[in-house]
Amino acid sequence: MRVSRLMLVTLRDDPAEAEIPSHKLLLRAGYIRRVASGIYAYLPLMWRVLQKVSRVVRQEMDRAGALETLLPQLQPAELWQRSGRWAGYTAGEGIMFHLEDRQGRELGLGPTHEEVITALAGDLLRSYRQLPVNLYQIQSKFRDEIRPRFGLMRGREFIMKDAYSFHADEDSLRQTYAEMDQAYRRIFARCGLRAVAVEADSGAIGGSASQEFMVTAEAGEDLILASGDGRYAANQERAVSLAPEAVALLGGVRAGGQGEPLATPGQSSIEDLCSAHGFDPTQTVKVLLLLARFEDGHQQPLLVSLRGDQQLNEVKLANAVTARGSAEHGALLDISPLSAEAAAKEGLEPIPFGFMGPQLSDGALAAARSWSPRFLRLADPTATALEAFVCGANTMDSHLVGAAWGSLCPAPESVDLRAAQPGDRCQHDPSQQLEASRGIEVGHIFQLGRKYSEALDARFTNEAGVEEALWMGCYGIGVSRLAQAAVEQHHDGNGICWPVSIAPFEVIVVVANGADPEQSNLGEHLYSQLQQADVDVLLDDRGERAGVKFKDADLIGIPWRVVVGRGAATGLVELVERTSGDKRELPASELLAALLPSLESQRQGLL
RNA sequence: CGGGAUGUAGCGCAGCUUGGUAGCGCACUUCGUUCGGGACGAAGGGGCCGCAGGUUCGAAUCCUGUCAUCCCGACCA
Repeated sequence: MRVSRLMLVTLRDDPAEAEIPSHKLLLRAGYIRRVASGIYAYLPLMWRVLQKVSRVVRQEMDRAGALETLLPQLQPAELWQRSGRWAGYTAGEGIMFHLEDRQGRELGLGPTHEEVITALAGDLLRSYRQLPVNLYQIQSKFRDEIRPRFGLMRGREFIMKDAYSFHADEDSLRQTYAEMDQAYRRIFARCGLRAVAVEADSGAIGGSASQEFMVTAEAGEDLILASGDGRYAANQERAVSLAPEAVALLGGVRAGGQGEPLATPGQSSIEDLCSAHGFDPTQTVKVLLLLARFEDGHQQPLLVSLRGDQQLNEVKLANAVTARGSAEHGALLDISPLSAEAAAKEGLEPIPFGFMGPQLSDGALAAARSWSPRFLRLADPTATALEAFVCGANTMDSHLVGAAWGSLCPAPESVDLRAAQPGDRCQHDPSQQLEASRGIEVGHIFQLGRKYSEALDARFTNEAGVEEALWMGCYGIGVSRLAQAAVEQHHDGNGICWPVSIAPFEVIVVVANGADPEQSNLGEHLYSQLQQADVDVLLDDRGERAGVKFKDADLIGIPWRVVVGRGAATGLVELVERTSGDKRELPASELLAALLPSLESQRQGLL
């Protein structure tokens, strides 16, 4: 391809709308243009990158025995109603774009394809003899993100590879899951990305085991907690750890476990309370009031007890609440802090915020108009493990010292609800500490189990002649996100440094002075020679000054640059590697011999 | 949705406080000189000043409303 014909428009200034390096560079270098918030046009250079990423993905999926397919993006609501996800994905903070057709039928624009594929599998897969099967597709997905961000990182329309596997039993699922794990590692390595696998929450997709693949980068939106020994890594949403030991409360249990009242005027935070009375935060129990909303309209007040020094992990809480409420009330729509205003609106007596204790009785909800009249009470094990603690007295400006579970109130159900923190000791080896780093989630694999197959009645006949639900796995890669993540990981002050395997072009031939026939002839010659050698080559034949062409070549990030300049008269050209900046001059006749071996190995990425 | 900010030429910005009909740099067009790291000179083209109301003789500027975009939180490949 000739640069003069490439519709290349590069910008000298960073567009104001971009924040992180990869987003700025993709805009500046003419790879993408924003069409609306979270919606981007992939310009020709970008499309080449995406095609290359897709090719790697295809090769590795095919190699793992998966079948490429293409499913509709426009999907009937009925399918999503059967899986129970329609309300959760469209109401509340739902992320599915949805619409009505002219007959008034409801449709959704696919944010993911479990429903469609499972319905198809139920139709087509009748016997264990057909299993296992793994189907994948690469196409645009639509999600009405609450806040699109960072260019392609979090768009409302983006390209994703999604795969779904079907199995006769759990062992087969585990095997494919492990194969996908390996395929994913190869895909990211081949794309030249340093990626780490971490334990993950299964989120809205559901299912049991799940693992995310994170491209490590400062701009990453996810916090990864990993042990120094490399044996444990998890998304903070999911991470577990050992909390610091609690400091024993001086005086222990008092008043038979009822606790002695202590005047604590205005001391509504753990910090104020502890500094005023010399308590350690680990000696306290703090109580959070929240309200969970369910699909069927059920509103469930939550009373969550945590040890004073700990933070709530909202993902863990949502999972716990779902496990306890969804069977009866449908999908959990959201959980929000229960505010004094909301309580007043509901007609409740004033709640002593800042001075609440776990013994707050359901009587506080007695006047509730639309809420459930009983709290769902949960506590983190670090709280329930305390022998004697300080907590709110449920009256303003007063706490109880030396309270104990059992006497004060029954210990609530104990569930892991605390957020693991950097510096925490690891569960697998207390001598190890969790370290934090940031990552961009580019892939996620799930063992779904039978959640969707049961909901959509996708059954097969097993070896014993009995019908049962299919076992399922699903496996996603954000193709467009991956491409931008690669820029985030590979750039410098001059622009992008694409890994060869996903670069839009591998080599750019820059004719320094196009007006010099010797230079332009040699440039043309090398260009066609490289084309014949199956190299993805770009010829900068523009009438620009050399400096402009060099700047553009660096900015758009072509891995190799061949400069045809003054040396052309004596048959010499310069070969420059983008990433290292290494230059060497060599006879044009030796260019291919010098370049092709490096190129060949670099096409393998980090394999 | 809550909190913060910004909308002026394709991109980056000034002008707004103190109303008088729009400017700078880059990019674009033409000519000349230059020609290996975003050249220089000259001459040009391009703007419902986000949109709608209002105040005023007169609004980019003041007021009201609205829309859009970006940043911080809830969502995820």
